[in-house]
Amino acid sequence: MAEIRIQLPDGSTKTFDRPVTPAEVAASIGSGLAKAALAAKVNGNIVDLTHPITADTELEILTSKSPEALEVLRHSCTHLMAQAVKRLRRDAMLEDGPPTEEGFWYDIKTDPPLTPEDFPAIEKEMQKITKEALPIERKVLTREEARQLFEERGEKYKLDLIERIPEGDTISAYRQGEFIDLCRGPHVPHTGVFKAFKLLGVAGAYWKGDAANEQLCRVKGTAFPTRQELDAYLKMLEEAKRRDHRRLGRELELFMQHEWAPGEIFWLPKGNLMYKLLSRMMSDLCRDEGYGEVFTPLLFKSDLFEVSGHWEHFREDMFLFEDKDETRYALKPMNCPSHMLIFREKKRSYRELPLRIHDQGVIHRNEPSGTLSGLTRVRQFCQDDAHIFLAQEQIEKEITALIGLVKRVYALFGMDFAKVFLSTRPGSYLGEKETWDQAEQALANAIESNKLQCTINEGDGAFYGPKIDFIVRDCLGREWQTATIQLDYQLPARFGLRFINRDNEEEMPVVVHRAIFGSFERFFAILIEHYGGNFPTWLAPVQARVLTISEKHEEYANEVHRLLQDAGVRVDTDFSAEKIGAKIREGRMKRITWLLTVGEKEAASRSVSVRSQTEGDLGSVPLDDFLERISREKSAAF
RNA sequence: GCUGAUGUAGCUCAGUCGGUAGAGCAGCGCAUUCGUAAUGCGCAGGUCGUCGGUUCGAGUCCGACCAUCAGCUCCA
Repeated sequence: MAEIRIQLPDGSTKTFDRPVTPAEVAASIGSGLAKAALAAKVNGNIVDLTHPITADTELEILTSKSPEALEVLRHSCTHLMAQAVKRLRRDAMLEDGPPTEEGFWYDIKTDPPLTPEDFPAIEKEMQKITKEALPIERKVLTREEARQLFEERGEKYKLDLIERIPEGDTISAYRQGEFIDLCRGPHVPHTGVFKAFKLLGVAGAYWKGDAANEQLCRVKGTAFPTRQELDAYLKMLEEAKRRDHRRLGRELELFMQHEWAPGEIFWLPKGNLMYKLLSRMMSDLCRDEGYGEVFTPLLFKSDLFEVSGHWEHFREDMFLFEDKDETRYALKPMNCPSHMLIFREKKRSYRELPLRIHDQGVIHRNEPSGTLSGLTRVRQFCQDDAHIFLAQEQIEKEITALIGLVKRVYALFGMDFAKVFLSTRPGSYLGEKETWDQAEQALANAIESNKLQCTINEGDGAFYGPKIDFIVRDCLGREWQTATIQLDYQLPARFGLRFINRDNEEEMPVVVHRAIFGSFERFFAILIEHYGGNFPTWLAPVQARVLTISEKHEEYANEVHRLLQDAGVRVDTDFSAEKIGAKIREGRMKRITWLLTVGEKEAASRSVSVRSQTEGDLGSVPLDDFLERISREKSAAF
């Protein structure tokens, strides 16, 4: 028999004179590794430790340190949970249970549905199974065997899954003790490897994701290699809850909502001030980048949307009205149709291109009631929306500059891009294949020249054009989809847009839809949670507060207040009869950026005792020095 | 929109078996004039989400509706 050569990640090679498994290879390297091993990577594929190796391969033993193993661990943990549920609920039928980025879930049919009150019992049973350290074994089945097995076990959802496995694919099942699950795998070697898991919630989920089907019980949980990592994750969840923009929005009096205006926001003075700052900042930025800002109607006759295609595709999501004479009107759900009319208003020359139109107009979308949530999903909002009209050959240069702009804006808020997606031509599309290819290449080049890591979502583009989506990561590591850049060949065609090119011929422009913040409302929510309410000085609604030790110091405190106000600082005072500790506490809880205590010492030395929301107590600082610092910081963004 | 849960003072929440509603914080008043996360005392504050039903009697039981929350579907 020929030798099997196994190449390891460190470049070394091991040879065996017989077929081996990754577990055996790990054991031959060291008992520590053998014990830590959870799965293996063979020629780039993640497999079980019992996967037979019969030919020369590259092999990497995966321990809990690798992200791939974490996914395997969580996938196995979902089985662990399912086994526990089946022990406790005899009627439980399993549907599907994959790992996710944060943990795992399993869709289970059981009556009555599981509730969080069931969690302690389930977790206890999971612990018990962990102690049993049941070996996890893979078995390859024929379709008929699989059918028979799950038929016997009464798993009707599994039978449906079996039918949906494409012809020719391997069908496998995993067994641990009495529990058997249809599964592709791979899995950890035995149930004793779980050290840290927790069930986090339960929710309804439609069978096969179709609202017409019955609902299953989706039990969500998470698992980590160590207790410490789980605790850190749970702590992050707690922190996220503390930073929830709905809670901070109320506590800091930024905005409110009312049941008589579901999905709409009342911006209170402090929140409105911040909203206007963001809006003005974006207006200024766009002006500097060559955009003209417009303000366009909110209410249109339905004719506009019949031309744009919204009437046909999105009428359900629009607010519609009928005038006395039965003319149909709709509140605009997007700004682009208005901008098409602006472009078409006069004869356009290639010399005007790229023609950039910026619009922060109010738009309305009649979102389903169950989807509304705080500032992140609303029915009335504004976007930092813009449309750029350009010639096909101008795409790359324009998009390159645009991506640079997006990067600059997010850097200002200390946010990085977690992911960038380029979505390409879908199955059914509008326009010519060659035009699409060119456009996609132009977008890819633009991403390349901005040195961004990008994932290609093949076929995920809109039917009207390819797009780039940006996912940012906030300081808690959570990801948000924000900026988007979309090419559109559809609207220019529908509106019959033309410009006169260099050869004095009519040519159709391409339209770029782009938003950097996305919606101001949603971006505001992200900012609140990113900063946890501790906004940078330039954005904070109240930048400073002057606190007195006693009423003896009010005169000097008033002078400090006036000087700050004259310097353009948003400042207020707390001259109440409370003790200084109480005033500090109040200021801290209201997230006032700078708390300035003045008493005997300060009045005598023309200084202020400075407490920064983010840096803590900085002690006494000469008044002029503080004025200089805050004057610098209050305009950092502009 | 669908499933489930929730809705009691400005906020966070208690309210048992159906018998006229309670705390802490916030607010207001008085006293205190104090050195970096809560000074003390007092007062006031309620259509128990809305509408209807059962009952001698409903915050409590039943129904419908509204809103919110967790998901699902959706997010042009």
